[in-house]
Amino acid sequence: MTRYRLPADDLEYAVLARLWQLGTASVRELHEQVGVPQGLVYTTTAKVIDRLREKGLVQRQRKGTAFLYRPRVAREEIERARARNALSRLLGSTPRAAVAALVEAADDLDPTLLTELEQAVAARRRAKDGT
Amino acid sequence: MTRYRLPADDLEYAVLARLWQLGTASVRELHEQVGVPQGLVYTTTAKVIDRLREKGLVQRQRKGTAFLYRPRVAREEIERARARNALSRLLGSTPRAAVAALVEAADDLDPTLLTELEQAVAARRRAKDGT
DNA sequence: CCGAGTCTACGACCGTCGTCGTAGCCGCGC
DNA sequence: GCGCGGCTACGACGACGGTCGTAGACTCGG
Repeated sequence: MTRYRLPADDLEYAVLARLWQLGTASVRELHEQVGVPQGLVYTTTAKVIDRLREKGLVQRQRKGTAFLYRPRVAREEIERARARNALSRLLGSTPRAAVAALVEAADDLDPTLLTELEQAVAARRRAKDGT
Repeated sequence: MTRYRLPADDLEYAVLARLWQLGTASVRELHEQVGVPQGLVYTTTAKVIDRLREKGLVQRQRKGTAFLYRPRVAREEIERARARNALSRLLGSTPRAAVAALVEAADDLDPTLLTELEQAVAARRRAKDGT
């Protein structure tokens, strides 16, 4: 029953995602990799990271004058929660239609996703059988 | 190139969804069906509907002292846009993982969704072949 | 013609997030 | 020893969305 709040969908999540990738990083690094490409200022990135900390999603540790940050929650866990959230929103009143729209969107975004989807479903099935 | 902004994910969308269902409705009706169950006050629902109007998602027509509202955009269109949005957010850096999380969430939310998904994918495939 | 009730219009508040600016702190190099 | 540059802390702002309150306008029964 870990206590944290999900990251906001855009910037916060992008930063967190990068941190998962890096494992450990300073504000500077994250800024260079995430903030700069988006034309953001250093303090913006710093603020975002700080909010991530307020939400209990990252922890930090002094390293000289600066801090080194690292994720406090597993990526899979957040990913799951996000997926669940997004999905339950989409589903709403008409699950079938929503699923169709989702598949269509997936195909639209990247046709190979259809296959990914199939495989993921199949994998999930197997996992359940095995259980 | 229709011009409108997507509805916010929660209340606004719920109201819009109801309106799609009803076809035409007054603020009162929508309030009774959507607002009241959530413990909202009449004016809250009214405000939401008004914002929907500002966003170009519904139109209205005088009916005595009140207004009758009706959707201005097809449900499918918004649904598609929403699905696309949600999906591209989820996908982010690691599509495979995201897809897996999505499938897992779906199964978790409602096991029959797995089948729905498969069928939707298959249907999509057929649609593409046909094209 | 008046009062009660119903609608709408409009503005207000608060929390969240993206976005900065500024100020203070601290160590390194000259 | 002092100033420059990097880092953090903190606060501010605007947009958005959920949530109301209030006030004005109009309708209808008596």
